[in-house]
Amino acid sequence: MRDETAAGAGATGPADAPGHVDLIELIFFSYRDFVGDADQLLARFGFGRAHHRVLHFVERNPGMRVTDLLDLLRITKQSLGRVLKQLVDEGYIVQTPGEVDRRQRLLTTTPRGSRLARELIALQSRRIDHALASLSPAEQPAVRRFLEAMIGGGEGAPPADDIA
Amino acid sequence: MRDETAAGAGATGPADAPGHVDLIELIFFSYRDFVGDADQLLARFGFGRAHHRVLHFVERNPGMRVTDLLDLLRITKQSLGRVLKQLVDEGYIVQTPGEVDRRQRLLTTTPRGSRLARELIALQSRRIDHALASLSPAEQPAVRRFLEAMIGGGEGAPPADDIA
DNA sequence: CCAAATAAGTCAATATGGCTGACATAAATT
DNA sequence: AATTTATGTCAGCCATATTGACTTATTTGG
Repeated sequence: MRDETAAGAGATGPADAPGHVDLIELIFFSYRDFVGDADQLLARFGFGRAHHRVLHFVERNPGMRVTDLLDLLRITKQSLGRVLKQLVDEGYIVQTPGEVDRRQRLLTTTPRGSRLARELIALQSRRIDHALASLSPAEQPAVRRFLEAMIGGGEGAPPADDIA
Repeated sequence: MRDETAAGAGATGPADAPGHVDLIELIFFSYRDFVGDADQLLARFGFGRAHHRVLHFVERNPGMRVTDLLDLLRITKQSLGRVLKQLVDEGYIVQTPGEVDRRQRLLTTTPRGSRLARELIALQSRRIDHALASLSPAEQPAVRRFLEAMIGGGEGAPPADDIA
């Protein structure tokens, strides 16, 4: 891989690293490349990361309510509105009134939307596959457990009303 | 932890997940919470993520050139200029002319800048510590190897001129 | 020595994706 | 009937990224 952490000419060299500086940087670079894959594909459709998130979670939770999507993404309805409208206008997502509660506009991907969502999943899965391949089968479950444990209330984050 | 992936009422339930959909979502949520820690601290100083990155890498590579920072962050100098100027104006970073090449403005953190940078590292390290604690000592190195393997040329990404 | 390349900075305009505040409408609930 | 909920929308602001053009120093190469 690239030596992303290298300094330029005059560098004294990285100061002695306390804590997990190395992992912090690896997380930064790996996330950048991870989302970069999707960014490139999305750009061909005139979409950005915001569209990606909406499309992804609607694909994963067919029939979900707008409110649920807002809670999941933790953005405002104004922010969601812009990208959701585009996805609906361009035929990637449909909104159908709730049968029981007709105020709701339940969200579902169209075949076109589902196809793009699945392409994005496949693209990012390839990178994950590649990375998992550098681990022994016994080590692979550790990645999932690490990521799960990275989620949730740090001291700063409020306990966060459960979503489900 | 929170059940972030849950859909709302009407959901049929997640469609059968091909690839690593679950890991894709875990990466999304874990990164969000990971950077969220820093965001909260930075907000108290009137800084954002862009400032964080600059401060961090200058702290890690004292005396680095502006060009090196641009290559590392992969942003334009216009984007860098704005946040760098703020960090310099507010006494977090100093620029000193290169002794050999006086066109250069070598970047170094001030004591104040270094302190903030180290606080951010400590904050994020705590979350990482917590997450690593859910793994056996034998499993922990797997995380680093996974992250390293996640970096670099996916099919889309150009080979990227080495930096060091 | 002079021309060209390099390091850095700046101005102006544009795009994306967040945000707040204020309202509007329809439908459900009390 | 009054209130609450689900959704949408208008208007404006902020942070961060972009491109393109241009300036100023300074170094380097012919």
